Amino acid sequence: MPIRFHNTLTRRIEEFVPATPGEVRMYHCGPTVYSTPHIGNYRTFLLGDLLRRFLEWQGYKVEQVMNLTDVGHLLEDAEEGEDKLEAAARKARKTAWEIAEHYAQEFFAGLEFLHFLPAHHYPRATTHVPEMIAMIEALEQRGYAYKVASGNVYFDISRFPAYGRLSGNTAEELEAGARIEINPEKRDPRDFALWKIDAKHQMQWDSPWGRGFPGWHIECSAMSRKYLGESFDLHTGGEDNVFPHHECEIAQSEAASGKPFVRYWLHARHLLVDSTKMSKRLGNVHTAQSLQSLGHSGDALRLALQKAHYREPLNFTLASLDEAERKVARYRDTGVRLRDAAATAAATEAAASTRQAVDGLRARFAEALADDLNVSVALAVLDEAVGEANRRAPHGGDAAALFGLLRELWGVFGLLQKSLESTPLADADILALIAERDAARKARDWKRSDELRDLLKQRGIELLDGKDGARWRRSGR
RNA sequence: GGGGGCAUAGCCAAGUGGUAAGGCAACGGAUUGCAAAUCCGUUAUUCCCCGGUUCAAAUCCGGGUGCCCCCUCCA
Repeated sequence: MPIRFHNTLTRRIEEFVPATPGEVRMYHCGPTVYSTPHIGNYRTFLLGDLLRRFLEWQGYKVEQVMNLTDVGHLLEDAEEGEDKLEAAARKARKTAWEIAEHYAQEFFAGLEFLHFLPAHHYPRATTHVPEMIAMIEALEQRGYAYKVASGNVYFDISRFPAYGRLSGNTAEELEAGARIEINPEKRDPRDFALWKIDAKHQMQWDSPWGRGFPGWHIECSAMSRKYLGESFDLHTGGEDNVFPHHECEIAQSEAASGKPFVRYWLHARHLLVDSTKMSKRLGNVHTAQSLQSLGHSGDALRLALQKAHYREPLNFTLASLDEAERKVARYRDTGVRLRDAAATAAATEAAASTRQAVDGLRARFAEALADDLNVSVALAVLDEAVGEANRRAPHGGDAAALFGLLRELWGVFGLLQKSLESTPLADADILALIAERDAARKARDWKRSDELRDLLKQRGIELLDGKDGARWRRSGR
């Protein structure tokens, strides 16, 4: 089955063909660790996770890298000001290094909460300065870099005519915009910094151009080359990264290696919250931690952040998260029901009609995602599969087949990866209360039965009455 | 000011020329001691507005309105 992705480089949906058959190497622009990542960041990162899960499900061996930007970069093109990392450090009365470490840990906690598959590498800029220096030296040797009196080193755009290919920002268009402040030490306003000298900057390294720090763009070029090679298959990031960040990465990497850099560029649309962009002023900035402390589950947040196509606007609201919460609960209930129905009945082979239904659903789900990750259609197929499972109320082999399918499809979305592994064990006293209520119901003592149901509810246990006594689940999240 | 994208029911959202998927919510029904869960059914003559092309348009073209992204740190 051909897989197709929208490639920002060509602005077209193209068939995805990795350089090495069966293997995919991909790089994701990760967080700048100067504040707690918000759910918009995670939406973008989830694009990478979905790609990973989908491609692996399709049988590819995937090598995945996500960087952490832990060098501040506000000074990119300005001569004054303070970068965000250092500003955060000053506020917190900590060093930039401490700030970076703190927020890196928060970032990883968010990944865990959202059940990300760990990337194979999470390289940090501060531990790859030698690689960056080596790349800048290569650029210098090839005549793509120049040093000015201040000690700063810039990339020479005039030597790289393809600059602008990714973003469509041609020289003429950038000039028409006329919002680029002229930095007199640059030969061309579009030239960008490779190495900066600034005595005030906390993070400093020795280099052939003096003690200073690397430009923002060079880190991704240097680190992707180290872990994935000079050319690789997929590179993702937020839509804001298209220009200038990725444009500059292409220029540096291709100028340094003389080879094509990335085959397919995928960019995620920014998340909206309450129909507008997130801002501290509006108080609509949500983080994984803030939603977790409201009692929400990682599964529901994942679903809420993945339910729209990655290139379409997605509006996040707390109501949409509640909806996702109910949906996940439905999935979980169906999953537990199937699992138990498969386990309790004698092992049998699934009926032909079940196998046919399972294969058909799986194929349609795969086709949807192969079509540039059409998650809306894929989730519709998933809901159909859940409905099918509930309708058939299967046992034995049929239940096992449907359970296997659902686990597979949920797995591609990263849903219910942990909560189905083990039935949450109830404390003995809770089991006793449930047994007591079952006895009360049998005796038609509805008053006592309802009392016990309320009592259990207070303790977070929801009962699902059935013919053979009550099933139960942890309520809510 | 320049460039790019989006606009489909109360809400979310598929669908890029052939006569509107799916989900949530709501309502009706089955089931239930009552609920919950589950199942069945109902809910857009219409796709932001105006004009055009076509036998045929949510889908193509022109104009307008609104929102988002980039051009400046940003997922």
